[in-house]
Amino acid sequence: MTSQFSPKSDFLRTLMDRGYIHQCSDFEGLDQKARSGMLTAYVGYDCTAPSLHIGNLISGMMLHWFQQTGHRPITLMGGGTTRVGDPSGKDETRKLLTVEQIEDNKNSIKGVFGKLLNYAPDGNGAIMIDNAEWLTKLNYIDMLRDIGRHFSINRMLTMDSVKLRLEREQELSFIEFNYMILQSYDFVELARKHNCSLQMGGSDQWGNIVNGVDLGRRMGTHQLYALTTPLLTTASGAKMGKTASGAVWLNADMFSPYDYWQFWRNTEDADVSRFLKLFTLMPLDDIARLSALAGSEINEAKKILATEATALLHGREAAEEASETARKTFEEGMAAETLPSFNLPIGTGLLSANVAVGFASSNSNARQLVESGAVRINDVVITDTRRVLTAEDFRDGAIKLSMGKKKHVLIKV
RNA sequence: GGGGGAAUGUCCCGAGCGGCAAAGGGGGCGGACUGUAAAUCCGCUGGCUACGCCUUCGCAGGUUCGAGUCCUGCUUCCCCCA
Repeated sequence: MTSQFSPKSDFLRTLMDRGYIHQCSDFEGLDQKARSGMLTAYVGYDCTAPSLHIGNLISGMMLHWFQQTGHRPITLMGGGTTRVGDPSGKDETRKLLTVEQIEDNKNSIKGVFGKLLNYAPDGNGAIMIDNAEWLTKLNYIDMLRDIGRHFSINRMLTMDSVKLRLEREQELSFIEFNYMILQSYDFVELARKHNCSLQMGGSDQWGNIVNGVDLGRRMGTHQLYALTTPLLTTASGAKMGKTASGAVWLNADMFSPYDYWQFWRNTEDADVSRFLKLFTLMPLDDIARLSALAGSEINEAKKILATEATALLHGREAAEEASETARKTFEEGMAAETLPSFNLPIGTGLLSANVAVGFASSNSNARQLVESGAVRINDVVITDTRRVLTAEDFRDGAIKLSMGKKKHVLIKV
């Protein structure tokens, strides 16, 4: 869709080459503006969970490249908008979070941006802002008169986020209906206060972002631009980021660096090249070389993808450690010291041990898995559901407990 | 305000003559084959102190030896009329 356009600015060229671009409100205009000096752009982040997940990582990476190419990124925390709730892409009204929960989430989320962006106080240092700053101060009547009059209900009803709910005959409450108005206003506010002229986000945010561009024009700001990334899916078409145990979180305490490394290691062949461009900082030449690997050799590229992506988020050291742990575990078949470990007393039943380390959701579930030959103690398949962990099972002070081929933990006393 | 429909396994969709732990998908997990990939095939997918026991079909009662299934009331959602 953008094949005709070849950008001249470093910013857009980088983004396009690396596959970040889905839609833009005005390629030529934005390209020109990006060449004429330092731009300011923002991405908004909901505070609905205590951590962002990999779905949010693409836009974070866009901000990273934005800053690398000489511009100033703003990370906008949705402390205000989360109190309202974005209906985009959701089938049902989500429970409203309390203000305290939102604050907690916000503080818990903030940390990851330090890994992607430089918040130095001068030059093109990134800025973090919370839209609660201005949204909570809006007065209803004033808001209706100043902002609300620029919105046409007719048009709002045609927006995907609204239309889908109506077509499916699912409830869309008035509060959610207002979400896009608030997000639009954020853009205007940032344009005025911080000279921001670009909002980026996932393709599901296109409607909300374009509304902001529109509102800016009506309220007399400088020209605003919208830029979105493609939705993150695997080559097989599945939405990415969900595993059995939940989402792939970016916070280390919710999804360990080792698991994160494994997540990338298990990428489908067809996705390797794309993900290297999107989720690592490797030069495109190197990526091209790795992408040329075929057959089982592409596993080398996957390891690099895993290590680089993990290093970006959790640091080089944690990434190397995860890589080494995986190498020992999978290639040498030994129990690496650094596998996730749990403390359980000798005499613990095999079934409850599996539940305790998170391999199974219940004893019944554990029983079924054991019976199907999925569970191993020190690499020996155990099918006896009455098996108990004994002192003889310990090798160098730990038991290696495995579930399937990929999940391994150490049990210590 | 009147009339008609709907709610099923706490991931989702969805069957269900009064004997039902409840068909069938999707998803997920496990096994086989591989390369920690994809595709394909097979198994599992309510809980437990487990050849048995317990708790499930919007909620609360009732009929019955026995109710997801029949009756009554309630809640929520949808459609039509006003």
